[in-house]
Amino acid sequence: METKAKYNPAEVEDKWYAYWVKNRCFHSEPDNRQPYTVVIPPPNVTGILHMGHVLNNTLNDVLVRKARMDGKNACWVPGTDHASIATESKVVARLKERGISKEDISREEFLRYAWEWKEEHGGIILQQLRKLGASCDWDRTRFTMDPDLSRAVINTFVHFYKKGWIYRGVRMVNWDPVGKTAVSDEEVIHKDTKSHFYHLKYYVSDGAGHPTDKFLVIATTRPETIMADSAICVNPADERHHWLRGKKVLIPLIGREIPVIEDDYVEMDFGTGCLKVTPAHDVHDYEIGLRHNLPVIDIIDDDGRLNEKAQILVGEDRFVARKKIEKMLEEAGNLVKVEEYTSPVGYSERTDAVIEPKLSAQWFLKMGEMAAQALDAVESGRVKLIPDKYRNTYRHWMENVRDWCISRQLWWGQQIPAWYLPDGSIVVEETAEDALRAAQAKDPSLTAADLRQDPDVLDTWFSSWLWPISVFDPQRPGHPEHAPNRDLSYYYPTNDLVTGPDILFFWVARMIMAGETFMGDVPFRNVYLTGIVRDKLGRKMSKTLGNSPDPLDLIAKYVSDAVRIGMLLCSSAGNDIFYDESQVEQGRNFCGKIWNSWRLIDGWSVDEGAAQGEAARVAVKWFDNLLSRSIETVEDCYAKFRISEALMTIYKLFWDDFCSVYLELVKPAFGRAVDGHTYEATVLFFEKLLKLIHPVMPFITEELWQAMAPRREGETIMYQRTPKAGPYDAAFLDAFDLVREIVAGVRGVRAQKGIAPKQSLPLHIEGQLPGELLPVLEKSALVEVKSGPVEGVCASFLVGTVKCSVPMEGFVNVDEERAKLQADLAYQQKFLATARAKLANQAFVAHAPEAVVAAERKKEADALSRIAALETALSALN
RNA sequence: GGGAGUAUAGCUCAGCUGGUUCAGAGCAUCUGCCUUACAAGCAGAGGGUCGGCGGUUCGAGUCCGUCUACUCCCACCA
Repeated sequence: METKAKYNPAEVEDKWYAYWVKNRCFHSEPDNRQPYTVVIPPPNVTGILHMGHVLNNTLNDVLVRKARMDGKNACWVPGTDHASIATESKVVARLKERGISKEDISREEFLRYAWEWKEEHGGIILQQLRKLGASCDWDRTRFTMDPDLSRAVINTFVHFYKKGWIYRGVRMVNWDPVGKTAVSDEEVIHKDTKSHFYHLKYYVSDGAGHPTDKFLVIATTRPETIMADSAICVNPADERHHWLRGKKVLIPLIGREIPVIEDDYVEMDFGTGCLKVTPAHDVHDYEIGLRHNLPVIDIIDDDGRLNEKAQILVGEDRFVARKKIEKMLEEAGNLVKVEEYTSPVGYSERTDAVIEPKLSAQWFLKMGEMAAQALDAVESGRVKLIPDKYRNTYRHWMENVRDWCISRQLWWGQQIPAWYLPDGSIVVEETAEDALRAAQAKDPSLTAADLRQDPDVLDTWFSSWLWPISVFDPQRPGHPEHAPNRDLSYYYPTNDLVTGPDILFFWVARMIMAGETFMGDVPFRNVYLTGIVRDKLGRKMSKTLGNSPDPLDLIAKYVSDAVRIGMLLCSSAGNDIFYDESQVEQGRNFCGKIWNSWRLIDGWSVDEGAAQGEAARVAVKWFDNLLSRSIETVEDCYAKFRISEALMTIYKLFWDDFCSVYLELVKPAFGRAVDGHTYEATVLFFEKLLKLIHPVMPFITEELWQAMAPRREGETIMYQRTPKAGPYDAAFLDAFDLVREIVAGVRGVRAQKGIAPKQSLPLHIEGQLPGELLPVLEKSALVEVKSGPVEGVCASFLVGTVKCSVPMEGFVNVDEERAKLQADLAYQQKFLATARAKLANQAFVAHAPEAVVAAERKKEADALSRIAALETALSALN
């Protein structure tokens, strides 16, 4: 069969992916082999593939394919995440386009729309992963809101509730006015934001609600919240404000009277030393309010607008209100000055809205015990973080973690299984029926209509933290008494997790908690944390910046294999990745090289009976040795998760050693046939190389492996074994490298002296070189090797301890040659002087290891002999 | 404000226990080649005070201190 001149990736990729799927090559069932398990970090169900996914899933796929070829039972579970807040806001936006507001429809109707949306867009990203070659076990595809996975989440909630770890509490939470839900502390991103620092006069009251001419000045960044003030607070040690003790002041514009109180929290030298206390809209103020029993006046609604309690600017958005009230305060004479001010402001991770601290009733999960366990898992090394610099960050977080706010005021997600009874008490059960039964145990007269389920849903991470367990056995979470099913006991714990460091706490830490709690074991052994993909300017790739290429465009333009290579080439673990299209180009070029090298081999005519030439025989021996050594290196790289280094090793082996050196050596002369021995060896090498690179380049390797020989239906390179490293002769490999250097040296001489590359030359060699390598040298350098020195004019160069000389009679003029030899001599003398100076240093000789001193002595001796040789050559010229 | 990380060739990065393949790789650049697998290629070449300063040592990309720059994490001085 003749390989086509051009590689046609589009055809090849679709063909082989369909073939793999059809033959269920990705599917895994428990058996008596050792499992290798990974679960995908589930992408948002409505998301689309971006470069971060490409990086992640390429690494994952390489590990999985490698394990599969190592003979392990490899299982990569794919799936998607319901991403409650992100998906819900997309659905809300879509409804809005149709003129429907979420408020106008029932929960059931809304969820119907949401599921519709999910059916339409869900899975797009999984289709895209196929383009990338991801070898996921699609039969196991899971969604965090699959009925049984949702059930697992509910059961988990009930489990923790009954254990006393889940409680309902009124807390200051991070309110997202766009998503209209509370978000956890981890979902708040603080960004330095330019704002203004308003200095406002508060007049002291005369006791009857009228202003006196005395006043104090407070500084605030949020003048729109003054209507919610409950007090003015000063530091008790601050003598400047002692005159205010026991006084009341009036809130500007609305004239409400509030007391002046004292609390150590207030910094005397910040602002004016007077703090307006607004318990409803600031975490610290809330705490001060608790200490001093201050009323909480909430003037901001869920959507970030001022409500009637504000009395003025009712219905205005908080930022509009800020602008308007500035003017009002100025007109009223309360505005002293406005300063430019930069302060950290919290933004919602999902919607980018400015977080509003808001007091509300939420559900919390106690973290203490689980955090301690999860910390220990990493500290003890049961879970290894790669790179381990993340251990510090991880420890710090685990030691300072606060209880987890797990309720979200959304509809898309698992609804909290808590039912309120008419008397205000709560029952928490796995189902409505159980809840009713529990309620009736308290009061037999109750009916289902008397129970009202908590409208909130659970944080998405409260379902994804179960992922490594629930994808295998959804019965298990929340029910530690259930024996794990066959899948779970076989596949758990998984081996490696590849994910970004940005979700180390959101997800990784919590999976460890869930694993320890429900399985008594960590969910994975190694966590490989990738970098964040950035563009050439160092900016994070993001949709909003528009600096992220569409991976599918890249795949279409180059090749899937090339995109994978481009990603891997620059991905050292833990460092950010500066993506550049030229790396993908490099990958594409490599595909072309591999393709063409097979075209060469495929095009040879073979003469089975012909004797193997000496050069070919040695070349085969050499590449066989080299292959073994390289495989050893590659295995070592994989073991250390140095994937890009493993790739580079194979890349150079394939391109430089196999193509540039080996094939050139064994290539038959034009019109001649290759002998059978060499041909077989070459084909075997090529196949081994394909297997080695297959985890990185699945498509082209399958195409060529199938083209190499007739294969049975269903056979695939995916299930071939990784080539094993045999013993190798390191000295022989070194000697061969020496020959390569000599070849380069001869080329240098040809170039320098203007001798045609095809003109055969005599080459005199002095020094040790294994005799079997001489034919290789003769063939590659096109020389005729002779031993011993040259009489007369010659061009010489030194490779290691081997001196090579090419007679130059008729090629060069003597003056030039003399000048060159003299320059060489000067250099060698300098070299000698350096070595001697070092040896003259008493301290060096006394302290340095024996071997080092010996090396220095050898340098000295070598230099001396070279100098002698150069002097001989010089005198021969004269 | 607290903590962590990074800094090596134009770019992306290796460099493990200080000395021996310690100054490396790939890409890019330059020069010469359309040589019958491959110009997406082949054969060569140039390029770095290992961020600055100081210290330890006989000897420092490598260890210590310090400064600078960038990145990340944590923290809402209103």
